[in-house]
Amino acid sequence: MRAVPARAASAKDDVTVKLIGIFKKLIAEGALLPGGRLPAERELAETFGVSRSSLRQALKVLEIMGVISQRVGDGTYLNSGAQRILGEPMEFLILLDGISFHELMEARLIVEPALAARAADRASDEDIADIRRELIAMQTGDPSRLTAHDLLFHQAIFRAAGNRVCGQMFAVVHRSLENMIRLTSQLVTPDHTLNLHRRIFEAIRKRKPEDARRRMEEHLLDAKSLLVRAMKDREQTDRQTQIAVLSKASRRGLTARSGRKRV
Amino acid sequence: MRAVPARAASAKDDVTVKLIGIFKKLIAEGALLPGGRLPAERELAETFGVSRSSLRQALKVLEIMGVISQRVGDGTYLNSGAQRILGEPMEFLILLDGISFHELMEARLIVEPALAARAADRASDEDIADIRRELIAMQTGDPSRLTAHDLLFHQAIFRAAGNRVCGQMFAVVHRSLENMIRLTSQLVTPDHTLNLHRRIFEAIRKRKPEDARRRMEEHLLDAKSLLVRAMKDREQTDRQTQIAVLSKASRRGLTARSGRKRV
DNA sequence: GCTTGGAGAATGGTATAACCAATTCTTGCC
DNA sequence: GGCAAGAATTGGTTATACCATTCTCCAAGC
Repeated sequence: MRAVPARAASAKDDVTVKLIGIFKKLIAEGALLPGGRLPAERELAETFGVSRSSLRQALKVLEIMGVISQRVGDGTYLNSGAQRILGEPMEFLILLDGISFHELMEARLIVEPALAARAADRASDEDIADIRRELIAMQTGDPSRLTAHDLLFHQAIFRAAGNRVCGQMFAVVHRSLENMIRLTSQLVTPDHTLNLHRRIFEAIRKRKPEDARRRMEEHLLDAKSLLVRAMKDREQTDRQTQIAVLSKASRRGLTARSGRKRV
Repeated sequence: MRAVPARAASAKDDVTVKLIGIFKKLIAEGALLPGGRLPAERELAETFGVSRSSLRQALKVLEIMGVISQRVGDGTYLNSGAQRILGEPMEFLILLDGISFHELMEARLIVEPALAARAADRASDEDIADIRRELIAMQTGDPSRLTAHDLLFHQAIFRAAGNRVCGQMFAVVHRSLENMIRLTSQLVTPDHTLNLHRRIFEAIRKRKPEDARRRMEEHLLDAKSLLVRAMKDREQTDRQTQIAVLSKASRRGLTARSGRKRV
């Protein structure tokens, strides 16, 4: 056996990781400003002393996360806001941890009442106008966009609560639940949901935090039970097996029971 | 002018995005099981009809997000749990949106009292034992690991609240705040924090949700004001400018005021 | 002077080939 | 049976070439 290298191999030397770290530092230091344009890939690669392929791996990670945007023939730009930065990761989190819609609704039940109370405490007049706007849109707008406005109503409350961290997080949770929530709208009249929303809104408008918390809790508990009923109705979900080309590979090596497992 | 291609160019045709979508489907369908081993890169590339470089871009994204792990000479494996899946994205979110420690503490203030109340409602005996363990570790353990156990105490409460979504999210928030929280421990005696923790624990143990909520709020408000004091004390943070090689590039083209801006 | 083409440059997207280092598997010797 | 050397496999990295899109810029035409 050859002599074991002395250096600890625990810390990964991955070039991609290093590059991402560099970009992180650049952003933190303000060398890279939102909306700003990065040098060309070929130039960046030379600057960092890596190949273009390696650099592209790092850039791709940043693009998928929503940190940058790349356009052919144009260039690479640092995104101003982090709109959908938690989107992809959250979807994989749901997949990998096998998180059910039930648990997602639970998360809403934990957080959103608290956010509603917060909103009642410190919503500006403008915030309240925003919330009212979504309420009215649900009432008079296109019925097909009812679920969309439902969620926008909730997100307006998040903004009123004045915390972008929570806002970002639950915008993602909402998106993951959107399709399921749409199912529930067939079980009740639009007025049903609307009334519950109105009660939340009134509590916020009247600056009654504890009321807002209770109303929100009430609304989400109702939505949750509706969701359970809706899911029971359709029992089996439609399994898509579009990628036929992969069935072979999956039988061979894609499952857990393949050889060469880690000891 | 040449004839404009008829196909809408709005939907991105990015191969990497497609590949990630494929992997997502494979995981969703169960063709890929946690802990399972994926085929070799060269084989996957051939299966999907893409180059190895393109495939590697997709795999790298998944690896950074924590979905898979790659080991040289061994292979690529699907991770069982999504431990740190929101870590990187959250850090970029904080950077890009310019989220301050203040806002992070606000987020904790919104969510953690609600989680504490939840924990008081439904913690198992085992959960309570876990929380107690962290409390004792703070009391008798290594003083240098006091902050670590402080945060572990909070995360034990998250687990007791029984929601992995919230748990994942705020484990990340905690990590982002860890260094700053450590600063505050110099301003008070260990007993100070310990007592506040004990009161939260007792409320949970005695199954008093509203008490737990209040105690947690009390603790976080205290921590927040300590944090403000600590920050005032050191005023200027040490700016690290490690990547000297980049200062040139940043002066040239990395800032927002470069040419070729989007119209 | 202003608009309008069009050529050429720049840029991101992809594919191919080659080599390296780490790990695992296989083989054959003792 | 155990073990060590070599072969095969696998991810990590680099280099190069080509494509399609977009932008820049200058000259021709009005």
